[in-house]
Amino acid sequence: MRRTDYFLPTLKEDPSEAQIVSHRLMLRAGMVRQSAAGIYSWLPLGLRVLRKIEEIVREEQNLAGAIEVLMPTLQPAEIWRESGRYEDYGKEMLRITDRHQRDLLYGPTNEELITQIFRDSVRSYKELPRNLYHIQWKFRDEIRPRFGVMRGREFLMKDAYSFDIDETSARTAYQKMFIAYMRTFDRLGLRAIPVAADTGPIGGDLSHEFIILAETGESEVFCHADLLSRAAPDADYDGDLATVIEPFTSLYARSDEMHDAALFEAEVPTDKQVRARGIEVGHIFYFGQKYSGPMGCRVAGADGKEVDVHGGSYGIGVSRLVGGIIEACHDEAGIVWPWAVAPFQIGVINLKPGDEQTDALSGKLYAHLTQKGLDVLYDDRNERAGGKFSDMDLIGLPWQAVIGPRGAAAGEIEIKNRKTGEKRSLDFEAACALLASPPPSDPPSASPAAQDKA
RNA sequence: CGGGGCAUGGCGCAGUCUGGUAGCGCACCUGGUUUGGGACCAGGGGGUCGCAAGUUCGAAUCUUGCUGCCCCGACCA
Repeated sequence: MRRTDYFLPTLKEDPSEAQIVSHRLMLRAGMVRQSAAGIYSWLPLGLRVLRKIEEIVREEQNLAGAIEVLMPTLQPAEIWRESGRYEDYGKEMLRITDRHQRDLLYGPTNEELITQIFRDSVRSYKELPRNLYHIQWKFRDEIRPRFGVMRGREFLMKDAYSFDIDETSARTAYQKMFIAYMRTFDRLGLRAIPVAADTGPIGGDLSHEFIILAETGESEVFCHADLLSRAAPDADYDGDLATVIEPFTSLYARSDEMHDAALFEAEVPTDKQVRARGIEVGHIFYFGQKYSGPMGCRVAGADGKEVDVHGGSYGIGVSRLVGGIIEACHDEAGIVWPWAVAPFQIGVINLKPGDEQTDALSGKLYAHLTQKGLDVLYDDRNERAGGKFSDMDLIGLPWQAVIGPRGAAAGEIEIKNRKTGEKRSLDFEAACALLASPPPSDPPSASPAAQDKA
């Protein structure tokens, strides 16, 4: 993409309404614009990141055997009355009345809808287990939206719903999602900590929140330090999943609401005790027959008797992750994107548009990298060098390729690693080879800055 | 919803107390000089001062009502 053809309205100054770093940077980098409190328009650069995250989430869901559907944003109130949540949900649910005075709502989640679909279509245990997911916009009318897209009212979320014949089978469905989540966050360049979460009236050990460490995180996390260095499991969903998950669930990890100080002291050696702030980016949950019962979602078992199916739901905050990643990956100058989600992997800066040699070399590099399938942003604007450098640092593309008159005359391209700041001058071939893969420093592990606060 | 704050050109702000020609920086447009980390000179465009009533000869400024946004708290992917 040539910068002169693109829509990328960057801001030199911080907008006054943005307090936390990810919100500031998203506004300054021209990723989003606020439409109303907690409601955002996604500009081209932000949309690219959102789509990349979405695609990684989708790939991992598919690998784990989940099947994609798409449910609407608006739902009839009727099914929520069936489950009993229409009255329970409170003011967070945005209620709408259509021209026929029918009660609708902008979906805050989709348990009812998917249960309705499933119960109307599936009669036999032979069609279980099944896991259906979608990636869709949701709305929760938060009392106080804040932190930009991290806590908006409208947000993009992946939510999956599993259907099983019994709890044993549901446990397997849960474990698959657990593994898929660890893999997803790993691919996004994040280190997520699975913390035990409150299972509510159902009880049991089948609820985890996935938290990434960040100084501005909303929740406090207490965990064993080894969880920060565990690599994500392989995508092998046929083996003994409990064994795969065990290394993640056996170590102490809880958020403030579930924290047990005495247990923490007893289970975790002092030098391994991590206390940090974090952002919840995913939540998986087994809820048993909570919706299938009241909503009559039953299938015939092998013995011919009907049973209420066992359900679980599994959410990932896709739009929240955009902010979350920035919280974990930035520096003084701006964003530092992990390769996998960078809106463009490479920024080419032509320092002197109009100069025959720099135009030729910049154009050649841009064409060559683009042809290789890389996402390249080519800054061909006739701006001052400083402005282009600052802009490129701000939007945080992993690699920068700088071409000026002196280098062009010598056939050299200056490559800068955004994360480390390291610069090297290379000839065309060497530059192309280097730019084709992630910088060696990528992907980052959990934010060291956040850990220091422990 | 309780407490606090803000609303003046695209962005950041001054002006409001003490009513009297709407201003500054950045951005934008034109011309020129510049050109490796946010240049300089000259000229220029753009604002019903959030909305509505009121007080007044006269309101960005005073009064009342409303709306929107931000921050702190209780709640959430």
